Amino acid sequence: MCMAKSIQKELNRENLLNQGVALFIEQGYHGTGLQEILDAVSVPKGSFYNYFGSKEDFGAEVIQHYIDPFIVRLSTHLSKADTDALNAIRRYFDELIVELENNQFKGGCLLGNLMGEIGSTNDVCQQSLQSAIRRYRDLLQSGLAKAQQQGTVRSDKSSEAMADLLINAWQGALLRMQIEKSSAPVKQCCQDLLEDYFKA
Amino acid sequence: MCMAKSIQKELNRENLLNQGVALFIEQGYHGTGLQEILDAVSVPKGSFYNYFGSKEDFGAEVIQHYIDPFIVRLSTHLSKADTDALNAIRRYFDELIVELENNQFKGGCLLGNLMGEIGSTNDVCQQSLQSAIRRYRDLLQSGLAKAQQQGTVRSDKSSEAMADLLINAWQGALLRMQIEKSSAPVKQCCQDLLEDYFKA
DNA sequence: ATTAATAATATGACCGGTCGTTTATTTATT
DNA sequence: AATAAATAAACGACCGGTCATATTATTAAT
Repeated sequence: MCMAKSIQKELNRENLLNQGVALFIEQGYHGTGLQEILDAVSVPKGSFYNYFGSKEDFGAEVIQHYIDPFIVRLSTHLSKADTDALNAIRRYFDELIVELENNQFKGGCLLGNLMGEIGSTNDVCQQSLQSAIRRYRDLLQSGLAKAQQQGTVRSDKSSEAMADLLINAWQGALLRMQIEKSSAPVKQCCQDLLEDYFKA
Repeated sequence: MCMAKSIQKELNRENLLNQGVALFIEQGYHGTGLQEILDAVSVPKGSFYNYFGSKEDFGAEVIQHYIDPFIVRLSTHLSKADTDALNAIRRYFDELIVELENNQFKGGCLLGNLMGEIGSTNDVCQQSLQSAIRRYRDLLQSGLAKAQQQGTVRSDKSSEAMADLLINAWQGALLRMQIEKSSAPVKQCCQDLLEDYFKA
């Protein structure tokens, strides 16, 4: 039984994190109660603290759990041999836009939403947000640097500055998308930067 | 006495809105209780609903109350006769950056924070955010159009698209500012767009 | 001008519900 | 039998919102 139990425990943890991602994105950190998360994955309330130290700690883990797949996906696109780096970045964002449309523009990006809601007040989550953003930004920057070497992206601007601008404009566009219930802002964002400003 | 009373009432309303702006910026919508706002301006709990229909309605008014001064300020800069429109926009954002630094990067922009937190879930506030953003965007767009006529900003891109990009990148940079506790992101944002991408 | 009756407003106590967290007890493992 | 893990119940605090009462303003009658 001990084997099956510890597998179940890991499964519960994973379910809690997944549900935390989904609910925090749509309803925010303070707008989502632990009860709601626990109910959704059928874990008793008293058990929560067997998995996580506090809601704060849980939030910090949810943030990392959220960004991981994005890093994997962008990384995968960049390491594909059949296209250049700029095209990989283009395709990555195009994929995201399709998913946002399928989601009917609800929620946007967990990092952006939480940076605004608790970025200034919750130290634990702030640290987690900082590291998540940095990991993501560094990867995007390396992709842009590769594109510079390939000659598809201008080289008179640093890849760091362009990565930051792309991330920031993308985040802002996601916010606009939520209140305008349209993918126009995110599409325009990619168009302006990837098809014009960054072009060599 | 009737005169003094109604003046006091307007004053209370104004104080509540001001305090709402301050607390919603720093702690978010769900992170701020009505009690906290009421205590700060010494208005009894029961009186809140003499001023506003609900927390939702209050939030929607806070949003408009927040953006108004920004519109006035940008408008003032743009109508100054001593400089061109691009310079007016530059100076406007430079002023904002100074204030953000004085605030030690806490809070950022109420519109950005609330779009992420409740933009998808609270219809009343979503409407208010939509109109606030539009008012602000239209003004910025008219400023950029003026700069195009003056020949300081490129004309092969529409002023609408540039206004959106500037607002979105600025919002994203404000989010980054909050977690990195630095004005570097917002400075870089203005530098990249106003001093390079938008240049004629 | 003063008073009495009426309407409007202001407010503190309180509502049911939910928050994140703790703890005493039960259940399972060694 | 001893130890560890899981959990239901309960904790105090706070949430947004309501309501009976108290206070104040307005009107009408004297």
